[in-house]
Amino acid sequence: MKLAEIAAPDFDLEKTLNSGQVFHWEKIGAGFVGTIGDVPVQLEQRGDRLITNGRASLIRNYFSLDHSLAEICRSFPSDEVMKTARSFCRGLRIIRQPKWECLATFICSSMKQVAHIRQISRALRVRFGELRKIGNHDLHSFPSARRLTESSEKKLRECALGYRAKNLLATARLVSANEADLEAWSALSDVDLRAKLCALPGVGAKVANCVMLFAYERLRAFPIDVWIERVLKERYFPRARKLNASRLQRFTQEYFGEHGGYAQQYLFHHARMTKPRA
DNA sequence: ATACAGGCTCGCC
DNA sequence: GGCGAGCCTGTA
Repeated sequence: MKLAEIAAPDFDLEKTLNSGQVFHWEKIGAGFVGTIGDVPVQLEQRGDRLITNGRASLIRNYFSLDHSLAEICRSFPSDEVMKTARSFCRGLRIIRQPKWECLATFICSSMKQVAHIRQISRALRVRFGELRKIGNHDLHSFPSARRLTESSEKKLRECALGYRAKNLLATARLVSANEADLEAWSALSDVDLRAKLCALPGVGAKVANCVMLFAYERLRAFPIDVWIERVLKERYFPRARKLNASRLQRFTQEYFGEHGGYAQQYLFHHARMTKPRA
């Protein structure tokens, strides 16, 4: 296999892959293997270079190596919480995931810990995806929406999806029938895109914001999960009485600004890494 | 063991 | 139009 080097300054591969935005990369030796779309890829970071079998353009695009982290970080509010998270997360990038794969994975993520989301993602890939070898290592692409429509709720439940199986199947049908045209939705405004996503079975505000951020490059989108909610309440509203979801959401949009999604990811990753659950 | 997870939906008020 | 309960299942 032919390997090449790609310059990747201001990038931390491991942080990026372990920050809860993507769930299928496996650590092998000093590097990682996984698929980008249908392409099997191996990656190893050495300083500010990536050693990979993948095409440079594919890798650069997937990992958003064109994002200017310096500029993004400059746009963050300069409070203490944010500063700490920012220095902790140096090199962490929001990646550009395939839309269907991202949407399907986050439909499966509700009420699940990261370890379990990884397990579900893997079960779906192994059972319904296509085999892609890298060396002697088996990888599996994420199954297309059409492929899942040929499945059944029962088979999906065998992948440990529980009640999420019905939602995933229903959304797969809409996408497969082109009633939900994920690619065409790229042209929509944030507000319209969010509305379209939220109309899909199994998609609410949190999942919609994740998909907007991780697959549509809407860097303003600010998903609020239990971790982030805890951080916001403890650090920004220590004495608030009633603080409902919509008020909190409104605050994040105004306060964190045009790269709020990055700010969210940094706050989230920092919180998870420094305060593992007892 | 048993509470609880990176939520969504529906029924209730 | 806000609030609470139920939903599946593995993990800590």
